[in-house]
Amino acid sequence: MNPIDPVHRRRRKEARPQELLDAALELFVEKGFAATRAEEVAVRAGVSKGTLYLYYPSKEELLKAVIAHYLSSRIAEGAAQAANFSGSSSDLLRGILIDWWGQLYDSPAAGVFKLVITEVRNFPEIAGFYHREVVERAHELLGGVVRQGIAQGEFRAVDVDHAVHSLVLPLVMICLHRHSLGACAVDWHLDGRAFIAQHVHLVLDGLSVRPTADGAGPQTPPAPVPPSTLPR
Amino acid sequence: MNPIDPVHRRRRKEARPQELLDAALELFVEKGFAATRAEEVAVRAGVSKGTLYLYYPSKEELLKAVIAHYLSSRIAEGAAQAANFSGSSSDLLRGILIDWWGQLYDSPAAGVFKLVITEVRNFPEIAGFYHREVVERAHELLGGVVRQGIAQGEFRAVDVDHAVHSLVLPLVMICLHRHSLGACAVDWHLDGRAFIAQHVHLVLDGLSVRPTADGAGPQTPPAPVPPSTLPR
Amino acid sequence: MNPIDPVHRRRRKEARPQELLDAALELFVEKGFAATRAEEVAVRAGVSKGTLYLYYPSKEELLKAVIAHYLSSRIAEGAAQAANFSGSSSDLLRGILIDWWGQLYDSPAAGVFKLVITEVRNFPEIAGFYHREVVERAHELLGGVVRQGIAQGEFRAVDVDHAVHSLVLPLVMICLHRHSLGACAVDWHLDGRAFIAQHVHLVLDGLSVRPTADGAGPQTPPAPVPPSTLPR
Amino acid sequence: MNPIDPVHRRRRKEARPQELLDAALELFVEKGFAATRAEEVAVRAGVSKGTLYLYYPSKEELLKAVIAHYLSSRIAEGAAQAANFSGSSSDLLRGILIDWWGQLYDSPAAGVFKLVITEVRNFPEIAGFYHREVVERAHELLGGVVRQGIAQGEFRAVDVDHAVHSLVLPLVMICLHRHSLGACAVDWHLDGRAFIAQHVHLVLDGLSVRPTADGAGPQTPPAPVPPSTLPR
DNA sequence: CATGAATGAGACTTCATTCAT
DNA sequence: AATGAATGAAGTCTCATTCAT
Repeated sequence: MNPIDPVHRRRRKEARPQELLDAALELFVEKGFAATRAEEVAVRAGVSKGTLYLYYPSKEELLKAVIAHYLSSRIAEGAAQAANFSGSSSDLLRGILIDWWGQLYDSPAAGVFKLVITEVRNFPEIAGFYHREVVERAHELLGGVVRQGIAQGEFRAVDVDHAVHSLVLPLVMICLHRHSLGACAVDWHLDGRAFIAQHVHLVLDGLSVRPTADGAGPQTPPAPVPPSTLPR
Repeated sequence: MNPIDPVHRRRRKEARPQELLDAALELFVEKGFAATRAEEVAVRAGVSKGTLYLYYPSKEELLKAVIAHYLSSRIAEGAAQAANFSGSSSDLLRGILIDWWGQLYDSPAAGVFKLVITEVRNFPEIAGFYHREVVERAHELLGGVVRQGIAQGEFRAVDVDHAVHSLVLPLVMICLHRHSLGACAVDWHLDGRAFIAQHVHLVLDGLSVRPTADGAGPQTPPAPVPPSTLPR
Repeated sequence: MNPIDPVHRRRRKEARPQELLDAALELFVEKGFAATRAEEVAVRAGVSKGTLYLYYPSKEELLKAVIAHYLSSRIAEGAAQAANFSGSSSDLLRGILIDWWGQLYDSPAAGVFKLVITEVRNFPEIAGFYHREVVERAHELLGGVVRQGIAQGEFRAVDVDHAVHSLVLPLVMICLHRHSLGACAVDWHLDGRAFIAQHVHLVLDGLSVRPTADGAGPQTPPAPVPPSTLPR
Repeated sequence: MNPIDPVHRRRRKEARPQELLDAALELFVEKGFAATRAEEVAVRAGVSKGTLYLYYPSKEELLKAVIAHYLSSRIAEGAAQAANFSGSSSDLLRGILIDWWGQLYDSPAAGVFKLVITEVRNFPEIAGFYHREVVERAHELLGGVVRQGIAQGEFRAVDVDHAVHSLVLPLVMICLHRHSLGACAVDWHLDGRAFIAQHVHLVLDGLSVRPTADGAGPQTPPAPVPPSTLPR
């Protein structure tokens, strides 16, 4: 913190961009891009206003870097996880969505959804980037798994696009919630991970060829999700 | 526009607040609160900067008025519609969610969701207001119908809160989408009303005691929703 | 007060200019010219903003009218009082300064001094007007009396200008005080009339040929001034 | 002025607050607080609008800083001067009032009196500050000297508060005058220092036990004050 | 005459960005 | 590389003045 501590300065030099991105993400998600001052970002990253501009030429470029960075890194992780996975399509989807998305939900990167939703109309480049890098890639990844499941007789022959959206949209919503209303001191909160699990199970059950042989409907959450923790 | 147009001055007097709210809603949803200039709102409402401040004491108060106005009016309509309805719980929910929410989705008021998500952390009052006036009231209304459906043997004995969220969250998401990515010129669009219909049918099917006698699973979209129009 | 009361409107029509001047004086003295809004003046006078402009073409003209009105009327009264007076020069000065200035001190017109002091540099016309109408006329009036007193052997042959200033400046100061610090809630106050009396007696004593036969110096306050009420 | 003048930027860093205070004092005294634009102050201090706000958070805080600064520094000087003084009470008072007040009168700080008179009702804090820091301290200082003079048989047993006011009020008035009417191009001017000297001698003469043995009254100005330079 | 809705110039203040150190 | 003083464009809000009713 000491501004004239040479060790501090040197030691963190390579970490600066990441620290700035972290600080910017937090603040942009919390207050919005326009309402966040460049100096706030710098201070939260532990540097001075001028230093921010050594790394990013403008506040707007910082925003784009934030979005690009957090989306890309997460997408890459997801793809890697998917590539390494073996098992049924159900298991794969469960793995990807519950594990990977669960981690995403708990990580600061979840805020990027809010950022994109919020700023996409002010910065059209973001729309293209997000669509190309996230929407399409994620859709291809998940759509491929669903398609495979159908081909292998594991899932019913539903519309693949529908299925993907039914799986994914509520998960996005839950991320948004965490960083908007969910971050406010309202006496009501939503257990996101429980909801994710319950939701994915529900939809996968519905997709599967045999809506559970034991007669239980697809709505039965297969697991110990405490009901009262779910969103009201 | 003409400053010496007599008709303009007086005839619009009572309409001013509504015109300003409309203009403000559009712009706040499109660009965000902080990135919208007060004068833009005034100009879009067809008045001068000063006139805006005749009706709302500050930009922030205008924001709160926008949220309060559009939420309250929509909630009131929903409650009225629910009160006048007769039929099974399924029909009632379908009525409320497909008709009422469908209208909401197509109306500018749908943008309020984006506004709340976006601004709630900067204006804590909004959190309380939204939670009290919207979340709780809507939840009570829908929860009551679901509970009644269970009591009358129409629905399975699921967790009421879960059911309500499964019904509602994706609908909120679709409204958000319309005013963020959906408003951008990406080559890809989402037919919101079709999604609403399909989603509600899906969940209601899942809730119903007999998941359709003909053997089709609850996931079967009940109708001719053109697959390719759904979000990818 | 009722804006549609015809009696009220008619009855006060001729009184309007005076009411507006009264209101303007109060507010200009209290808050200063620049910090007083035209509408405040109108409201305090019981009329609407537009009406003010029916009587005075601008805020600045209103200021000049206020100063001209209150100064002129007071000067006229003073001159009249002086003209009607008979007695020694001492009695005449005592009469003018203690009676007339005492009344001035207690009247709202005393505020004009603050107004002139405050605004004279922003409105050079006021300087000329004040100097011509007030400084010169008052100086002539009082200087004449002093000169007469000297001619008649009542006063010592002092410098007339000095004498007039020694008499008058502290009285102006006391008027200023009443409308600035004296109007604030400080636990300390100054009995203006007592000070006026003591001050005039002191100076007249000093001016008179025989500084009191009993050997007491001219500084002896002539009597019933309660010491502790004087300014600290 | 030159934005790329390196000397300008750093060399003046510590001088900025003082330069801003000087500029603000001049302008506030000349035009009044409300009629002075923040940018005018900045420009007169040789900086830009934004720089003003680097040093003072608002125009109002700048006003308070101006008053506090000039009053405090003068009061401190006065107290120091008094402490170092030796001689009779008369000499001490003459020293303080003629020397110190004479300097004050000729310095920009004299304008603070106008500022306080003018703005005290709009900013109640100023009333308390001025009363506490100036009125009370000055009164204690001067009152102490007078009281000592009485105790040592130098002065007659007059009311101490009266005496102090008789000494001081006209001096304040003369400072006010210099920055209001006296600054206008009226063909008439007042030699303030001469007036101060004459006034102080007059009152001290009056206070002294022996009103001059030679029979001349205390009104005789002991010195060569040119009569025609006094205020008319 | 009186009203008060409307206007828009202008004031205060903020903040992204620059650049000498 | 890092700092932070300085800038000035731009945004929020005020208010003197106008004018249709």
